[in-house]
Amino acid sequence: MPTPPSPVENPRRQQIRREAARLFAARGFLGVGVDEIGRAVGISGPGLYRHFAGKDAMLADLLVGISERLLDEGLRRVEEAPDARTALDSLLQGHIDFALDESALITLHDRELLHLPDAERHRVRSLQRQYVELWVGVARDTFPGLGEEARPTVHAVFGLLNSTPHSAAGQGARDRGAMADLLHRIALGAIEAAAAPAAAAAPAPA
Amino acid sequence: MPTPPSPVENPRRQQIRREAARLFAARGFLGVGVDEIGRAVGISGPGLYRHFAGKDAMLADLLVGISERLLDEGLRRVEEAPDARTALDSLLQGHIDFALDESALITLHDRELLHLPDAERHRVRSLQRQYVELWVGVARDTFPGLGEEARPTVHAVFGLLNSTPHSAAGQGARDRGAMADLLHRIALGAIEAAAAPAAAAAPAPA
DNA sequence: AGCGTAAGTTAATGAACGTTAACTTCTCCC
DNA sequence: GGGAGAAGTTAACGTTCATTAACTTACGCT
Repeated sequence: MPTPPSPVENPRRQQIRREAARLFAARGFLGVGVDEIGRAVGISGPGLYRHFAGKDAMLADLLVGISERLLDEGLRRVEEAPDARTALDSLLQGHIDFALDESALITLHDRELLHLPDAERHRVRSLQRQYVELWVGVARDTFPGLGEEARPTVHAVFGLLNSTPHSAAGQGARDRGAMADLLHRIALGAIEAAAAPAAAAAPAPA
Repeated sequence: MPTPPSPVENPRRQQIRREAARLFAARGFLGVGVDEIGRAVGISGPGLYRHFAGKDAMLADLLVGISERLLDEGLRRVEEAPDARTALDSLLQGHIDFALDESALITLHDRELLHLPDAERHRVRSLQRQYVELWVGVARDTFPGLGEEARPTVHAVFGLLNSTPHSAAGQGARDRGAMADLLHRIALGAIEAAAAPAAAAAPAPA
């Protein structure tokens, strides 16, 4: 048994996770060798096998972890919100924080899914589906005008928010707050526009 | 000289492009072998080298082609539009058509850039930058309220539109028109929301 | 003191893969 | 009809890479 699930949660495992996420995001899962991951954490190639069953297992650990974190926190936020509109704002804030603070993981989340072994890929897909359905429900409760279009709209909002790693790659963390506000505003505008009847973009709706 | 640039434009080259794009989008550039691409077009592995200088050259051809098509058509659309608002609508429609009709290429466009050789990668990046700047200019002319936030907003809109391959993977081409309308509406709402002062999402702005 | 285990090391293995070489076939052209 | 070149073929080459084997080191525990 070369891969103990770690009794308390090994700090070396955490370190490997972090560096592997960074490298996978930068050059892709297949573009990174185990020797390189080992070098990034100060040990050499095959030493990683004391902590993970294989390269696949590292990716699986990362992707399952992201999906679980997103869903768990999403469920918690919706549960704690007094009404649908507040829940939507909270979901937005949580996802935006995640996209800004863990951009490597967000990048992997929809980019490397196809390199997972079947079992883990299905698990991640299931978690992602549940997360989408959570958003769809809250979005429909907030904007009853959304019908069948709620699901594609939610997908589009994810695409919008998850594109942050590409666009925010340049600037430092100075205007993080401004970026978060902007994303929140844009995403909400997108959902509202989806819910509104197909009117022109004129200013005065009433 | 194993790679003639093709006098009139070889149909076999087109076929290779199409199948390579499909396979790269499905399993990633590094996840597809040349034998597999060959099999998809009915010849075997090394036979591809009569049409492309190598696997890198296939990817480069695809990505440069997409970037040039997007920029060229964007420039044409802006030139032909009578005003900024019309130009923005036309840009949106063009990009949405592209995302819906060539989803494999859109997927590759921002997913496999890092696997290009340096020269081609810089060329593609330059074309992408010009395309972004084209949008930024039109968006600013349409909504003067957009200041420094125009560029991140445009990036976010691209993320939104380019996520279509993920969300529209399931349904058939029946409701293509509805999807195009929805995306147009959502994207416009996103840009308007970015341009509006940071007010709440209440219905009556005036 | 001494054993067991966790955590490394380097060397070897075996498969996959991009590319090249050498050779064949077909077609067009004069 | 015969040569040239385009478009294939299979076989071979060299590299890269994930994984395993065999071995070492350090530490905790009784």
